Order: sequence, then C-alpha cells, then structure tokens
Amino acid sequence: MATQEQVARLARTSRKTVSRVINNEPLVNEKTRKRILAAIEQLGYKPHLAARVMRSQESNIVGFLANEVATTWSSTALVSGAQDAAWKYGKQLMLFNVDEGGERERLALEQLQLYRAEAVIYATRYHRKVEIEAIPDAPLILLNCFDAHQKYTAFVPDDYQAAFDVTSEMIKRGAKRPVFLNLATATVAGPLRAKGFIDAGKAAGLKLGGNVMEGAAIEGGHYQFHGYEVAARILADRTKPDAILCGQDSLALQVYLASAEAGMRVGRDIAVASFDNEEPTCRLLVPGLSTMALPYYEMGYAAMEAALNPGAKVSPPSRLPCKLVDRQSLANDGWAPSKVPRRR
Amino acid sequence: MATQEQVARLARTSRKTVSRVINNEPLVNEKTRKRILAAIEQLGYKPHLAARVMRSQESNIVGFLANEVATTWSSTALVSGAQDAAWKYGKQLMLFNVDEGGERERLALEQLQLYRAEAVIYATRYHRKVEIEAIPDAPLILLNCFDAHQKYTAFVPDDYQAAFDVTSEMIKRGAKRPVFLNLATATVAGPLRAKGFIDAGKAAGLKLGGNVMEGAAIEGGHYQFHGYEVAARILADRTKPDAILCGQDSLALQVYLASAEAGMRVGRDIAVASFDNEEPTCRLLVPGLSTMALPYYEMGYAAMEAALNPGAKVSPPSRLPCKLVDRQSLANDGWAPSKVPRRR
DNA sequence: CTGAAAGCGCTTACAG
DNA sequence: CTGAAAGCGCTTACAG
Repeated sequence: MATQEQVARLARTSRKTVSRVINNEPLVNEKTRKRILAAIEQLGYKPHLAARVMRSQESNIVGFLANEVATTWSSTALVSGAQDAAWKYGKQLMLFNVDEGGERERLALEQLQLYRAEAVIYATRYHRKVEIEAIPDAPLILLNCFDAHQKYTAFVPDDYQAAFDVTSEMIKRGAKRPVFLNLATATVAGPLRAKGFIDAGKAAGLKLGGNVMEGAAIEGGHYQFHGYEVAARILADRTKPDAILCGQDSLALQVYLASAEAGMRVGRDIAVASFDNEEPTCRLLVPGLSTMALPYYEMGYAAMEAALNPGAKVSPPSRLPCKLVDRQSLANDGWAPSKVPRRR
Repeated sequence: MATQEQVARLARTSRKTVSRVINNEPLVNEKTRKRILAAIEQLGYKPHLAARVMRSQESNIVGFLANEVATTWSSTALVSGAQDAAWKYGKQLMLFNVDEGGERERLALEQLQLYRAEAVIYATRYHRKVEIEAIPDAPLILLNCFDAHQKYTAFVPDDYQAAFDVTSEMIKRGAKRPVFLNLATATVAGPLRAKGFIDAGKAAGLKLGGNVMEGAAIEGGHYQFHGYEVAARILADRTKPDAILCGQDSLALQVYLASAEAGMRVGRDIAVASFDNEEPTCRLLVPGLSTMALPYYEMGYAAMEAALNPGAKVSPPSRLPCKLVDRQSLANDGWAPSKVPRRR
C-alpha cells in the first residue's frame, strides 16, 4: 500500500502538502492539488488510520456493546441510529456482541481500551438495569438500560406513556373490558406499563386495576412465555375481555393462536394490541398486528450524540416517546361505532 | 494513558525490556519482569494498538459485513462462530451492519481499507447470490451467500441434504401425503430443498412432484409471505395433507394460525416441520416446532478459518450439514405406529 | 502557498 | 539477559 511519501515523490512535492490535500486544508495551489490528487488516484493511496490515530492522539472510535441485542430486530434500529450519528461527527463505530458480565464483554472492553476508544455505548435487548463500569478515559452511555446508581447517562423508552397512549386509544375505539397480558413483573417495563394501563382506564372512567395479568415469567433464569395458556383461560371465561393488550409482539402471537383455537378471530371477535413492532412477526400475523413501536432508532441516535458531547446531564434516564403502528388487530365488531368518542 | 517509556522509567529499565515482558518474550530476568509488571499495574498501562499496528505492519483486524443479518436470530450464531475463531488466532473482528450495494456497505469497505484489514467476511441473512468485490490486499470470504463467478471462497448450508433428511424423517414417522410449503421459487434454497423433498419421497416410494407449493413470493422487491392463505386453502381441501413441511419457521407460524382456524391441531391432526430453528418463534409456538437448524455457528467459524488461512480452495461453495431439532409438531395421531418403518 | 524537522508509541534489527 | 537506534506513516508546530 502506497504512503504519502510515495505520493509526494510522484507529485513532485512534499509529504506535508500531500497531507494538506488529503485533509482538505485550504492554502494549496490548485495545480499542486490536481497533481497530488492524480498521484493518489494512480497509486491507489489510502491513508493509514493507525498512523493518523497515533500522531493526532484521537482514535475517533466509539465502542458499541450489544448485549443480547443481535437476537432481535430491535438491534438494527439501535445500531443504525448510533451509526448515523457517529458518521455525522466523523466517528467510527466498533460493534461487539456481548453477554452481560461474560467473557465477550470483558474482551470487548479490553479491546476498546487498546484502541483508545473515545466513548462506549452499552445497549441491551430489553429495558432493564445493568451492572457495568466505564473504562478509563471514555464516557459510558447506557442504551435501553440504566445502572442502579444512575451514574451514567441513559436512554430508555417511555413505557408508561406507551401503555397510557395505546390503552387510551383502545378505550376510545370502544373497549369496555380490556385486559393487559403484561410482561413478567420482574421486568422494568412491566410495572411502568401496568401503571400506564390503569391510569388510562382511570382517565376514561374505567377501573382496570384487576385486569392486569402476567403473560410471561422469569423461571430458573429463563424468560418463559405463558401467553398461550393465559389467553386460552381468559377467552374460555364467561366474562371474557373485548380487547387484549399484550406486553410484546411475541405474546400477541400466542394470543392469536389461542384465539383461533377458541374459535375467535382477532380484529373481529377480540381486539389485540401490543408493544415492539418487531419484524417479521408483525408482518406474519393475520390480521396485521397494531403495536406500539419502540423508538430504537431515535434512542441509538441520542445515545451517540450524548457519547460525543459529554458533560451534559447524566440522570435520570431520558425517556423517549413511543408511537402506535396501527394495522388491523385493534378492532372488535362488537364495538358499536356510535360509542367511539370523537376527538377534534 | 501511560506509555512503555513511563513504565520503563518507573521500573528502572529500558523500553525494549518492557516490550519484551508485554509480548511474553523469554529471556527476561525474573526480578526485572516482576518490577515491570508492578509498574504496569501501578500505572494502569495498556498497549496502544495503533502504534503496534503501525510498527508491525499487521492490523490483526478482520472485517465482518452483516448484510441484513441483524434482523434475525441467525446473525448471532454467524458472528459468534466467526468471533470465536478470530480470537483463537488473536485477531479482532470489526463488525458492520450493511445494506447490499448501499451506502453503509461502501463506507464499511472504505473503513476496512483505512484500518488495513487483513480479510473481509461478507454474510447475508439468507442463502443467496451476491455481487461484491474484495478490497485490495484482503481476501474476501462469503458467508451464507456466493458470487456468480465463484471467485470467492463461500460457505452455505446444505439445503438439499436438509430437505432430504427432514422429509425422510417425516415419511419414516408415517407421512403419506406430505406437502412442502416452500420458500419463494426465486430463492436459492427453494429449488434445492424442493429437489431434496422430492428425492426423499422417491427413495421411500412416494411421488411428491406435485406436492411442492410456494409459501412466499418476491413481489415488487419485497418478500411476501403467503403461508396463511395457502395453508388455509389446502387444509380446506378434501384431500388435505397429513403433514406440511414449511420453508422457514415464519411460514410454520402462519400454518399454525391457519390450522387453528380450520379446527385442526398441529402435532395431532396435522404434522408440521420447518427450517431455521429461529428464536423466539420456535419457543412461542404451541406445540413446539420441529425444525431443521441451520449450521450458522459452524459456518461462521469455518469462514473465519478460511479468512485467516488463505490460499486454500475457493470453489464451489462448501455446503455445511443441517440437523433436526425435534420438538412436538412432527406428529399426527392418524399415523398408525405400526406403519412407521423401522430402522436399525 | 510550501516544506524540513520532530514526534506519536510502539517493534524491528542489531550490538553488546 | 539488556539496551540504543531506527523507523512504521502520519500530523503538529514552526519557519520560510
């Protein structure tokens, strides 16, 4: 691979002037610039980043540790957001798939120190608490998670608002007996959403305190889905719900199965809504699933902005708003259209 | 951050001897080594990789471009396999999420040149043909894909074997009228699997040529799933199948829905098997889905081995074998146990 | 507008 | 077993 030295020789000029052209510095004669650019082209010269890093003492690298992230669709959006923000600042993302507290995580943080990363972003697959320490000389930003002592800047989805909004919409469309098939109680999002669900009922004059149930549970360290069994049970009940809000799209999938087996059709005999907007699940379900999309791209973007502009505020975690992606599942033929409250 | 110079001063020795200790070279006096290690500890010294790279002219970096990969579970295994193999050789993975032929891909390849990557692995989400060119001075390895001219070493799953094996198992357990709800015909895996399905029938004395149908299609550049409609249609038919093999777990999900709505229970009234073993789908379906796992970890590992040992054979693509992950869906109460052919 | 010199933090090549 | 010198490919700081 060619060096600036070789380019300079071919262009009959000095290394420094070549460096000027490469770094788009002004004050270079047009003719000299042309000659240098031609030489660069001819030799296929590319700057050697390691040399630049060493001399300028700037690595321009930001580490992105994805904890379990790659197992779901959400990772794409988190990484894309961070990537786009990074490129805006001329920074380079260094991406790692890690396991919390595990060997890969340790090695990734080690590598990032060796590369003199300027900041580190730590992202999790779902909203939760983590235990992690920053490496020296690089701010740590938490993405979709937070630390117990709120020591680090963090960005999470606004679970309360999301549940409040989707429940309000459900009620606005006619739901009288909505049930919330929630995430495991041991999650962070679960209780926040339960509160949003209940408060939205309260705001509309509905008492929903008894309508929240667990659709999943953490058993033996593993996340177990019980949406199918719970849905089958409540749909067999005399006072069955007219709408089911699911804590995640996977639970909605199980509700679809249980509904079909109970002879009920989603979007006609029972309304269903959910959280996540996860591909491909949403596209596969018939009818299409109405679900609250989590603002992963925006979260990733915000995290990178914060990583590159340290000194800003640290805690509490910034809660980014969620939006409903409306398809066909949030409907019930039993809801009389006249009863839908109008909004202006 | 401390340098070897500072460590040397503190340990009252020379930079070179510090370098010896750091690189585990022999021929260092035990006492000197101890002093140096203590100094390293005290100063929190970490080697500066950029400096090492520049002097040794070895970047130790391998690029991993994940095309659409992060949208599915398969990515984890592909990356993990490559990661593990890389660490075995003391190499570092540089991971990028890219879009084929897009801006992110161009930028990623550019970055890898600037970092003087020693090899590049290009991975796709599903088995297909790609158009891509290697960057100078770094071998390109294709993972889960291949190029038209077989110019590059490639690793793909053995789709023919996978379909042959799962179909044989289906027939062995009693299937008489299996139907294959295949991927879109325009995919690479689709036709290979169709052949495996038909050949397995032939080997067992069953004519399955007319039993292959498309469960998905590429329409307007997008992959569209039709598993629900097709399954609903064939299950309503007088001569309905006793088993459905699905081209991917997502199609199986749609078959579960259509079966439930037709009043049929998977694993009892209709047997279902599939390809992918994708999380979390497989864990969510009731009953659990029996499916051919694709050897993603092994493929990733093999790709990295090939990347770091160039000069080996190039074409045709290496086809890695798939294995059945058996759960409860590959059963049908109508299959008399006595009719199951015995194997010894 | 241009260039010579120094130095970033290491490892290489060599001499003791 | 140890160390002084040179150099990897750049950018910085400075002088013209």
